[in-house]
Amino acid sequence: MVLSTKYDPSEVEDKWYQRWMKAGFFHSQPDPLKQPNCIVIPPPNVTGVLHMGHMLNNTIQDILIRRARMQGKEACWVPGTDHASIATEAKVVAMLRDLGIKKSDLSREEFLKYAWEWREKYGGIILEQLKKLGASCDWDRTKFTMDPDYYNAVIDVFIDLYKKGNIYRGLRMVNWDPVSKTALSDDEVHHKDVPSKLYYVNYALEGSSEFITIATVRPETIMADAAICVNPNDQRYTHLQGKRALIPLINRSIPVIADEYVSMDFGTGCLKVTPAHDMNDNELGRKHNLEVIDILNEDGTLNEKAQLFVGEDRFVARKKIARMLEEEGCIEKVEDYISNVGFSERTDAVIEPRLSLQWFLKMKEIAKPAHEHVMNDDVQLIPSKFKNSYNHWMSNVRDWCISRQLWWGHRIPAWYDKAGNTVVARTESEARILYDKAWPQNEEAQLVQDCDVMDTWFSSWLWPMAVFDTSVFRGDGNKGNADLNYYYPTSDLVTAPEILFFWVARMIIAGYEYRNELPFRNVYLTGIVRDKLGRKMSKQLGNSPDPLHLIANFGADAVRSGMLFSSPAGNDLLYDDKLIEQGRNFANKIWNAFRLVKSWNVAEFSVPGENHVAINWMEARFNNTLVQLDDHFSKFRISDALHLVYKLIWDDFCSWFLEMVKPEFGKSIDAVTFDSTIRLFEKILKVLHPFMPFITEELWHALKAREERDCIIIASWPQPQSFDALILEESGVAFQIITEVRNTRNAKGLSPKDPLQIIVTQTGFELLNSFWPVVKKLSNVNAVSVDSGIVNKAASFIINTSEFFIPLEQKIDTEKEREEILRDVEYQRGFLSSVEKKLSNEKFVAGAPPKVIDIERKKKLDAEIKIKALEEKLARL
RNA sequence: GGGAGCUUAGCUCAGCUGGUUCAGAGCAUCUGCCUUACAAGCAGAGGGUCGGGGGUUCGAACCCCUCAGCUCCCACCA
Repeated sequence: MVLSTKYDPSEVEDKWYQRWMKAGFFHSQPDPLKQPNCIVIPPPNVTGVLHMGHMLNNTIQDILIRRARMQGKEACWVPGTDHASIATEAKVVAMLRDLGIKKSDLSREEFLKYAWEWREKYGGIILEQLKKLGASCDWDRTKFTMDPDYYNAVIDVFIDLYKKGNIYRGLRMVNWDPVSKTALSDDEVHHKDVPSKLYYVNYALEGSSEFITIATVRPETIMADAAICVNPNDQRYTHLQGKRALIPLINRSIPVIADEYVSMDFGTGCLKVTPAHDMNDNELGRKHNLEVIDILNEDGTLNEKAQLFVGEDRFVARKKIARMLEEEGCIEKVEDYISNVGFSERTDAVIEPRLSLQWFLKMKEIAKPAHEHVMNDDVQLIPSKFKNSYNHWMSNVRDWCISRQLWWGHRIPAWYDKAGNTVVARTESEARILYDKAWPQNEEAQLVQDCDVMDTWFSSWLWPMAVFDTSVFRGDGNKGNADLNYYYPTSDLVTAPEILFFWVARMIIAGYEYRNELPFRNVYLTGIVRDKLGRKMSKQLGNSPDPLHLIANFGADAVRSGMLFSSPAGNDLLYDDKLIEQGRNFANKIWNAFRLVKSWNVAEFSVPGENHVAINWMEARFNNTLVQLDDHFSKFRISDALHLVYKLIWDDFCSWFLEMVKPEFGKSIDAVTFDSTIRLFEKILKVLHPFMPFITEELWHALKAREERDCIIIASWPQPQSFDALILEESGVAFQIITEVRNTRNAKGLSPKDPLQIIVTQTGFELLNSFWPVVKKLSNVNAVSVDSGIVNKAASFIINTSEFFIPLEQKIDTEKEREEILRDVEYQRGFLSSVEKKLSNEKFVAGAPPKVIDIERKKKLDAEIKIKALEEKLARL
C-alpha cells in the first residue's frame, strides 16, 4: 500500500471516536481496586455552540482524563449542560419574536413549552461538537441542570437553606430595564459615557433665607429626595447639619445629614439623597434610616408619589422639571457633564436602579469554610496568583441575590397570601399544609407561587455533587449513593478565571455545606482566548474562527495541540492560525516517521551491531523525558508537557534516533533494531496520546496487528525506568561533533554527500566512546583516525578541550581562520578574567557554597586549556 | 476609587529556592538544500542593557524601593 506523504485526519478521527464509544472506553463505574479520578465539565450553556474558549478548556480536561485513564485510574469525565436561564430565555424570546409571538402574550406554561422544545432541538449540539474534539466523556452520565431530579435538588437546597435561616426575602436595588420590565444582573448592564447636564439646584433652608445648592444630573428625582447630605468635615456646611431643607416645587421638608461618603470637591459638596433611585443613595438611606420614596412606575413613567408630571416618561419629565425649576428661579447654573450611564444589553434602554423584592442568601457564615480551605491550599488554585483575588472577594463577600425575573429556570418554591405571608415548600399542597398550620385562621386564603426563578449559578453550584446524586440535598441525612461516595471529591476542575467567584467559589461553599468536603482538589484556571488584537474572541465581534471548520480543515489533533502550544495556565491565549498549522505539521511529522518505519524490510537473522548505542540512547532519552513530563503534569504545566513531548518526537526520535538506525537505501534492518524501534515508537505514542488522541490510536494499530480491545486509549502509561545518564552525556559530545562537521560543510560549500575524514587525539576519542559509529553515519565521515599530532591544512574545532581536525587541503583560508581564532581567544580571555576576578574575591570564596566555588574553578581551568589550544592552533597557521 | 497581576528576542511566552553553558523555547526571519519518511520538510545562522532608575548581596531576570507603561477583577462619585 502506498501511503500519502500527507497525514489525512478526516476519516481517522471519526472512525476512532466511534470505536472508542462502541467499546465503552469512556464508560466508568466505581471500582474499589482503582483510584478514582474524576472531572466534571463546566456545563456549557444548553443553547451554546462551541467556541474557542470551550475548545481550550475541554482539550485540557480531556488531556488530564486520558492520562489518568492510562495510569490505570478509574477515570470519569462527566459531561452536561447548563440551562443558563437568562441566555436561553433571551434566545427563546428572540425566536418567538421572529414567529411574531410576544412573550407577554403567552402564559408561563405556554412559554416554557416553547423553551423546552427549543432545548430538545438545540440542546445537544454543543455536546456533539465536543465529540468532534475527541472529548472522552462518559456520555451515559450526561446531566442537565433542569433534569427533573436536578430541578428538585435545587428546590430542596432552597428550602433547606431557608429553613436554616440563610435565605431571606428583602428589598434591594436592582438594575431595572423599563422596556422589558425585568431586573437584570450586573453582567447584562453596559456602561457608556453620555454627554448630559449637571443642574445646580437651590433648596431653601427651612426657617431661613439661606439656600443649599446641590448638583444633580437627574432633576426629575428631586421629588423622591429623602435628605441632603454633606461631608461632616466640610467646614462650609457645619452650620447646616441637623437643619432641614425644602424640596423646590413641592416644598417637602427633608433633613440635612452628614456622611463621609460625600466628596467635598464634587459639585457643591452637597448631595441630594434619593434612596429609591440610586444605588449609593439607597445604602446611605439605609444607614441613616431615611424614607424611601419611589416615584417611578415599572415602565419608567412617573407615578402619583411624584406629584408632578404623573404618567410622563422620566426623560420627558426631566426636561419639564428643569424648565419649571428655571422658571421658579431655583437653578443656580447648568454645566455640561459626561455621565456614565448603564444600558440594557438586550433592549439598550437606560437602566433604572429600582427597589424590588428579591430573595437573598446570606453568605458570610456559609462562605467561611470555602474561604479557609482555599487559603490553606486544601483546594489548590492553579496558578496560585488567583488566591489573592479569591481572598479579597471572600473577605468582602456580600449576600447573594438569587432571584431572577424570568420564567426559564428553577421556580422559587415560595407561596404568598394577599397579605404577603410566606411559606416555602416543595409543592403547593405542602405549602398549603404549612400555611394552614401557621395561619389557621386564614383557611380561605388563596396562595400564589412566586413568579421568579433562581439565578443559574444557584443550580450549577451543586454540579459536582448533583451529577452523581441529587438526593443528598433533602436535609434528611442521606449520605449519598455509591457513585458520589466514590468519585467525590473530584480531582480537578478546569475553567476560566472569569467565573472564579460566580461558580468556583460557590461550588466550594456548597461542597462544605452539603458534604463537609471540598468539591475538587485542583482548580486549573485557563486563559481567555483572544484574537491578534488582544480582543476576547466572541460571537458578537465575529473574530472567532469556527472550531468545527478548524477541525474539518486541520484535524482535531492539530487544533488541540496547536492551542496547547501557547497556553500556560492563567495566561491568555493569543489565537493565531499559525498555531493550528504547527499542530498539523506535528501530526504530519509523526505520520512520516511512521511511513519510514513501515517501509523497512526486516532481515530476520541479522544482529543489531552498532545500533545498540542508538537504542540505548533513545531509551535513556525517553525515560529522562518521562520523568520531566510527569513532573510537569503534577504541576499542571500542560503546555510545557506538550513541548517536551514535541521535542522528544521531533528532535530526539525523528532527527536523531531514526537517522541513526535508518538502513542505507536498499538495505534491510535487523530484527532487533526494528523491534526496538517499534517498542520505542509505541511508548512515544503513549505519552502523546492525551494531547493527540486520534493519530496516536491510528498509528498504534498501524504499527502492528492487535487484538480488538488493545487500544492506546487504555494502554498503560509508561513507568519511568532508570537510565544511563552517561550515555546522554556522551551523545551530547557526539551531537556537537556532528553539528560542527555539518557547519564546516556549510562554510566550505561542501555537499553532505562528500565524505570527510576526522582526525582526533586520544582524549577526544575517549570523549565519544561508543558514539563513533553514530558520528560517522550522521556526519558522513568515512574515516576517523586517532593521532596525537597536529594536522595542518585542516578545519578544526574544540570540544571539551579536545581538538578535532577535518583535513581540507584546498579549502583553508588562513587569514579568515586566524581572525576567527583571535576572536575566540579574546572571548575566552574575557571569560577567564571574570572568573578569576570572582575567585580572587575573598568574600566570594568565604560566602559562596563550596559547590559554586568548585564550578568556578573548573570554569577557570577549562578556559585556560581552551586558550592554550587556540594559541597553539594560531601558531600553526 | 479599592484590589491583583504583568513588562525577558520581531511575536507568544519559559526561566521553580538568588549561584553550572542562565540569558532560553516555539513561531517568525535569513542562508543553503526538492538528500529515497516528511518542502506541512532537512542542515545551519542571526537576534535581547531581562521596561527606566536606585538599593541589598561576594553574586540579581529573580529580593527591596521608586518611576513609567499595560491588563484584569471589584465598586463606580451625585
